[in-house]
Amino acid sequence: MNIGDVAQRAGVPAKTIRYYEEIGLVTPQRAANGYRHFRPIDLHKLAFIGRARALGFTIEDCRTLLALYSDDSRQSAQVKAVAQDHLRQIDEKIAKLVSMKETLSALVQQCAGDHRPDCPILADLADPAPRPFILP
Amino acid sequence: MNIGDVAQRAGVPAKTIRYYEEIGLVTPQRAANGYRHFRPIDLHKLAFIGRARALGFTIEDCRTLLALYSDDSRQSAQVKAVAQDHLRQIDEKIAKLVSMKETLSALVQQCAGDHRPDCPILADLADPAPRPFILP
DNA sequence: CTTGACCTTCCAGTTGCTGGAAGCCTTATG
DNA sequence: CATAAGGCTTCCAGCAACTGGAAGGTCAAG
Repeated sequence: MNIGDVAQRAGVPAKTIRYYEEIGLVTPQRAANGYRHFRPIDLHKLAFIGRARALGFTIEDCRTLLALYSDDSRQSAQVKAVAQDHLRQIDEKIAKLVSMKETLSALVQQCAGDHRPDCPILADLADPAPRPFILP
Repeated sequence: MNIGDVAQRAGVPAKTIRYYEEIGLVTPQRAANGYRHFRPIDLHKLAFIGRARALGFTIEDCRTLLALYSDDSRQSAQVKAVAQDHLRQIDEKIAKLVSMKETLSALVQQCAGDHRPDCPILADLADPAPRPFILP
């Protein structure tokens, strides 16, 4: 298979696949004409990476996961550790975003959004109101 | 004030302030010795930027917000529009992360996390189970 | 006078692609 | 058989928003 086919089937852009080869994530063979030649196993690997990326794993995580996948002597605890670590980072990101959202939507609600210049959003950025005290 | 002071008071790293100058976000004066000289207004601006960044606004958003802030003929609707747009993007990010989190935590729960190699996380990445049908 | 804390500039690297240019290769059509 | 369209190749540049580090000037204290 050529790169276009694989891209379509794995759901990963051709450009991205070339990049993955560049960083050594995949190593397709080459045809006589210089085209990359992908075997089914390469397609499988790319689909694996695509799904891992869709779950937010970093490229380095993907490398680790692929290594574990092809390691017969792996322990599922190793995989779980990677996933749990990632899960923790997702939670952190969500918490941060939710906190932003709360602050921002409170400000947006207070803003008249009309033709007048007075704006609590700008006022808060310029000189923030003390945040309500939140117990830990 | 020198950059160290401003950095401390505005809560923005000195390195970042230099970067902000480079991209024209702030324009401190210069002392005879070549040191950047920050006036109170510069500090205020940096604190403004710092808070906007903490709310997740992009640098370009910051530029826009600063322009609106110093525009007497602004309409609060303009500010509100920027904020609402940003809020929408935050919501999108949260939704994406929550979706990842759901999938991933389901997998993590199914993983024994012991010394054996069998792992539903890897199994799913290699060959995903059909996702449960979710009504819109 | 020296030491140490600041400050300066410049360069490079981060993450994960993405776009574009210039130029082969292949296949279908006139 | 010529050509045009589409696919493939490489290489270079750029995005966002910093961050780290090297090499060197400046300043205040002891």
